[in-house]
Amino acid sequence: MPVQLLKIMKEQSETPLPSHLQKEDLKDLQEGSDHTNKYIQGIVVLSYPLTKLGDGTDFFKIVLQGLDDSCSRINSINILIYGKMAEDCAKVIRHGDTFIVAGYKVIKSPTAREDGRHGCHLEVSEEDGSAIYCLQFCNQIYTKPRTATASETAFVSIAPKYVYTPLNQLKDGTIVNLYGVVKFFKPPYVSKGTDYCSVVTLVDPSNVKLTCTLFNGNPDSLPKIYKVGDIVRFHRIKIREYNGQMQGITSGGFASLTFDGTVGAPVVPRTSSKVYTFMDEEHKTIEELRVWAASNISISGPAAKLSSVQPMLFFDLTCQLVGKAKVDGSSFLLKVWDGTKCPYPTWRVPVEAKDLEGERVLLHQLRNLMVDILVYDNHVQLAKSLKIGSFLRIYSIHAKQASADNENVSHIEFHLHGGTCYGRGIGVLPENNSDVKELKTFLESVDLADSQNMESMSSVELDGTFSDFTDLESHLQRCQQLPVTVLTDHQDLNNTELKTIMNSTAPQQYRIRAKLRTYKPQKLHQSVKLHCSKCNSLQEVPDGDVFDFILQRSAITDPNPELHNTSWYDSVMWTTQDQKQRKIAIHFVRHDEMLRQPEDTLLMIEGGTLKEVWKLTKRFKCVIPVRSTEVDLELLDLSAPFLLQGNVKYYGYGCLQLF
DNA sequence: TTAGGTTTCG
Repeated sequence: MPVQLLKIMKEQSETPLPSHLQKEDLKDLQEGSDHTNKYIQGIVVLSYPLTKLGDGTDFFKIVLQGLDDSCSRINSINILIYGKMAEDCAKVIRHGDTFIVAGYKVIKSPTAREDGRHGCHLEVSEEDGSAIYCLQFCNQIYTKPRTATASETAFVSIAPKYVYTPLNQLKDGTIVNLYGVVKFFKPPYVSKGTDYCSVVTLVDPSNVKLTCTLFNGNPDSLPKIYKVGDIVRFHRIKIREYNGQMQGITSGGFASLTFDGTVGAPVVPRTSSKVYTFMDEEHKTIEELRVWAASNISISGPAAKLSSVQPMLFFDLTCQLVGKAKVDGSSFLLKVWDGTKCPYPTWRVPVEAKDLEGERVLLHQLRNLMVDILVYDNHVQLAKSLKIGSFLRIYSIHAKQASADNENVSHIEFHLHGGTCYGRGIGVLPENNSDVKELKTFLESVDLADSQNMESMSSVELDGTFSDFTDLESHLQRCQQLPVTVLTDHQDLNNTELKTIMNSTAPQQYRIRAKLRTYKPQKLHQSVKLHCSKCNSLQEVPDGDVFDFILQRSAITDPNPELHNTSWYDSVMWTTQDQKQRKIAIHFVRHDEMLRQPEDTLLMIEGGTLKEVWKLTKRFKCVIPVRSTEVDLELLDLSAPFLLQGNVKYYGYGCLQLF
């Protein structure tokens, strides 16, 4: 039932319209101007019978007379209503009603000359997100309320009555309305097609996750999500199955509202929709989702202040843009500050002074608080368009530890790498955003004289504290010792006992909490296997003991002196002084018939132990373990490395069946 | 159409 009778008010003539709408006068109405958040009000003076267009669409036309100046010639206008709305309006609207419409298209009227009405007409439909409000005396309403008297007025909304589908009841091929809490998002970015794209993953109390891929030519029309935990309302999102899971995708008429997910924060929708319905019921839904999210979603993202940046990690930064500069075709520089000081020396990206945009005085004043962020590839286009002074949230900045060739001091570099993994991107925050308000207050409180005094402190850091790697290195070690009990993902899943999982059918998703008893591979090198491409068999990479055993087994055969000193290698052989009287031969391979320096020399060894082979790899470029046959030197068992170069071992595994 | 979450390697 799309028509809602919202309120019946005694002797009320004011219409309870959404507060963001502003009245537009007929005399100011023209094609091409911005009608977002505007409404037209008038009295219905004429209506035509409901008809069907050639394609079967319902069509209803009314004539509205403006209230502002009844003498004006252009004080009446044609309203063309299409589709379901036409049908609904035809049922409800009567002459003399006060009619309000928002979310309309303004089109040049082809009949203006004949009918003498406004030079434009309005087109209204559900697909365009239009809404109609109608104020009428109760005795005119086709469904007469039981308690109504002639002196009462009713406010009728001819907006669709929206039904919202829980995420666990979505079906392939449907177009639905839904609410969700943002669990993950990629801020709008330039896609490889013609549109901006934003990817949003939602969860709701049904504990089902939905990833939505949203496209629009105008990034402003995509949901204004600023952080995980925000709540969204999507209208007319298309559901499809992709890789065995439901997926949301924009369809014609897609519209969204976004709300701060904080319990107790004002319920103010963020949207660029021309008009939207948002009543008490929706208000309640937001409050309920906030409470659910507070105990079911982890919203502690990787947000950070520059003062708490951790080397080698990724973080989200809320900051103000102070300067920007082109660097090269694939990267662009942003100079930002958040009022705090990064405790490590940070890099400065060299740019030509003429390429640097920003207020020179401010750039100079903030030089000790500002950091350089280099953004790459797909982020360059958006970065170029940013306005100096705007407030940004830059998602997933990489705090990279590095040191330049000519310095022994380690510093931190900030990169926004290419791609959109992990929501990497740049979002512009509006001035009324609560985090921006807080940041502004903080920035105003920063004493720039103090920060300029930090110049001396900065050089102390460069010359002293961080002059060797010790402090930074030990800090890095601490960073790497993150406790394994921190689980930032899959908070929407409850823990399930292992025995329940063992008794369930696959595939399903679970989250477990369990004690680790054993794990494989026990050693890191076991995660790599030797593979025989002929028979596809796999074998462990031999560890030192196995290699030693292979060497010992090959040493049973003594080196064959007939194979020594050929045209391409010089040989030496000796016998060990121990009881085993082991014979060792080393063949130094010539290069251009010359022997080279040890560090450039390739040698082959027969009869050596593991320890001896290791020693030789330290001194010589390459070592090849071999053994003698009657006619030639040959490689050992191919599961052993055939070539050792420093710490690198080369394997040429072929399975034993080949021998 | 585009992307379809799961960090670059500059």
